[in-house]
Amino acid sequence: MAQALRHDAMRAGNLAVVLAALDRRGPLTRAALAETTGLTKTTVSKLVGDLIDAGMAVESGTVRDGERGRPGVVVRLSGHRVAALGLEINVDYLAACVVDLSRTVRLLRTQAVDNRAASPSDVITRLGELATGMLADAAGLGLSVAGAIVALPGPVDRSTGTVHRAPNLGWRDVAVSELLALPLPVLVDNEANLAALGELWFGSGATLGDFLHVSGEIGIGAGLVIDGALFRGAHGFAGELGHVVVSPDGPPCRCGGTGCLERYAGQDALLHPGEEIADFVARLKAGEPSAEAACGRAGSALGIALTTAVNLIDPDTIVLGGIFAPLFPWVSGPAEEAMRKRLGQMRARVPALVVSRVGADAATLGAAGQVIQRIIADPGAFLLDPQR
Amino acid sequence: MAQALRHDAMRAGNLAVVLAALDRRGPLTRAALAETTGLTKTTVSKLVGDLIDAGMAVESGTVRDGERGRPGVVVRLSGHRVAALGLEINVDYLAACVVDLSRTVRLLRTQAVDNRAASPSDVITRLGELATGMLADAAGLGLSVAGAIVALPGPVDRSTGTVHRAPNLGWRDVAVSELLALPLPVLVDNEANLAALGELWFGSGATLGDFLHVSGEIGIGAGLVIDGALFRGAHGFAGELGHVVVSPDGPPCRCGGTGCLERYAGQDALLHPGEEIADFVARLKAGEPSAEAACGRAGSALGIALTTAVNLIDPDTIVLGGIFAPLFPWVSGPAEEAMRKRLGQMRARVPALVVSRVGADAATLGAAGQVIQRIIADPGAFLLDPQR
DNA sequence: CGATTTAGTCTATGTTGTGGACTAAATATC
DNA sequence: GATATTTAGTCCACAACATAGACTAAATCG
Repeated sequence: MAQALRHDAMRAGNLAVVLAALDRRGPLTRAALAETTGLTKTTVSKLVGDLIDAGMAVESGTVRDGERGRPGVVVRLSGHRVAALGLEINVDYLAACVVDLSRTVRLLRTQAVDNRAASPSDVITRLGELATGMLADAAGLGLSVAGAIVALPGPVDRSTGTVHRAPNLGWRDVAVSELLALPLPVLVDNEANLAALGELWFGSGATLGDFLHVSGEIGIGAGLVIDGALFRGAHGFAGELGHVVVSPDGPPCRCGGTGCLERYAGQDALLHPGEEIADFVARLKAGEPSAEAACGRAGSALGIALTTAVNLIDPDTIVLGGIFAPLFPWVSGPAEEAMRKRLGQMRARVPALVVSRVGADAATLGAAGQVIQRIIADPGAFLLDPQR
Repeated sequence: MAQALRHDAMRAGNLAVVLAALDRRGPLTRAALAETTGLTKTTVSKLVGDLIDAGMAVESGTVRDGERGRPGVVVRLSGHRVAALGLEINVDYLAACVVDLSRTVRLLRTQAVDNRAASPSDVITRLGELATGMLADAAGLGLSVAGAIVALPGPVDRSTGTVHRAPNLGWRDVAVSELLALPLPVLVDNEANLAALGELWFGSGATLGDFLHVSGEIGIGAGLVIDGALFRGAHGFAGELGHVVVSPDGPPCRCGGTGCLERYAGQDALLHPGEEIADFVARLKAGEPSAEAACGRAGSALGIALTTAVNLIDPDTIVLGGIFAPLFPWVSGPAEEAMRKRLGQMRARVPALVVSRVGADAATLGAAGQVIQRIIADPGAFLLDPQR
């Protein structure tokens, strides 16, 4: 049920409207803000004043609208004060980044570690050290970090900050937020979801609209962005593309089912045991038939799974990330063909397959971006508590 | 982007908050409304006064909260003035219903006609006559009908009121809203979507939360309700369960693909040509092996498709409607087994399969219910234009 | 019958956005 | 170069709305 609207909610809402306009429509004068938001110039001036006081917006330069008339003062999001911390725990690395309010990446650090060999608490301690270092550096830049989100490779309970299972790490029910114990609010989220958001804000998302982002690693996850927000399903477990049934009589999968996409297009199905993706790409570039055949099979299977995804959730575009980004030239053709064959007659337009532009840091960046998104959606909460 | 909040928006929003509380939390006193909404008693009294003046709420009876104290006057949604018209065009019938603001079905009329034999304009003219009769009867009951939605068996463009394709009717790009030309706002929507909403408001939806509603007919559609609202995807074509790939090497489907669910569990795959569902059920009840085998195959295929749907969109419950409602006893077992086998290891809880409680009128009722939903979500718009 | 409890209304008040007048700063025109 | 015109932004009186708390109303308990 919608919340009751009181005067403070009205003000907070309008603050968010102005900030969102600055975020999406780029730098604007007060007059242009009044025009796009529908508020009066008076109100916009007051709100912009508050945002500038809070360090969330700055004046910078002037422009004229028409041929003559007084030039307007350009107002833009300020990246000088407010920032967010993005963290990621994955199988073979830890990552952290600091992103400012204007979604500029200010700091980014990756640490190669084999996290399967360490206990959850050791891994989290190490991530805590990485995060603490980032916070110190951010403070040195004059940034005040409002919050953090940790990207985790498995289904999470966002309300408790716990990861249910992370099969590739061998984790079960680890209370990440709690164990991390940083001096700011820490949330958790699923890696595939955050990678989709990373693509939205740091990749080609701005020109994309609604899209499905496939983040293939050992498992294959997907994040669906509709109207600038993640679709999470009833329990937050939506987007398990890896276990979509490609062939009901196919080989058994570790999930208990048979013929899941993962068995055809997961990392383990493509690469030799222990092989790096770069080596596999090298084999492909050398034209090795067995590697090409594996990609063809993976692409077709992916096409079938994506056909099903399109029928069920109707994305506008499909972005291939994770290992599918370097493999795009070999995988996209068969996938697209399978989709066109199955969808061409029913739909005027088959969703385009495009390659991710963010790469390996998608989830880390998406995590920080999501914190920024929350601030922009409710700047009032931040204004009232400028402490953190 | 969120809308700018002005004083009138604040009032309209709070009106909606109060009305929604009356709709969901049942009849309440003004004091209880103030408690649940977070508004003050003064504000609630004013808003309730407006709603009563508009004929959207009524006082009825008194209750005491504790052991003593002045009894409160119970306020409830009024079904006496505001109502909505739901319409449906399907292959072999037309249907219309009038539902009042309290979501009580006041009128319901079905007309058996073979719409495949008639031209779109003839069908729509006939529906117009049915609707006009309903409007007259509604007026006789003192009801003022705020708007209508037409349920159509195919993908629609809701902004133009057009149905793109309705394969089973043989229609292409028919401007239904325009041709219908009723003296009230007419929108269109997809039958499967509206059937899901029908289940939400007129079936077991109240106890259900988030669910996927499967409406099997000749084609198989699905509507996903999350947080009380439909998930539509980027272009409004989400929920095409019928063309989810069950077996990539299966028999060809009219969509151009192969091994779609529709080929295993669609009406044409189960019933003899020309057979009625009732006759098929009779054969099942008589224990005819070929009928039972067909249901087994259909159930397994449905289970595979639903497994995929659960992996991608994560519903809490799955409601089987359309032809699957009468076939539930024969279909649900195999479907549930297939789902449990494939999902059991990954999820703590496999979504429950339940039978639809609404039946054939789900889409028609859902159409009217959706109009009511729009009124409750924005009563201000209705108050300003109490004419219609 | 008075004390207590709960419901609902009334009134003065505070917060917020509005509309139009006003000031500011530029170019165009004569 | 003076004046008109145009656009940006601020100021101020005002209107809309919700609020807080006093007040009235209507019930039960002792």
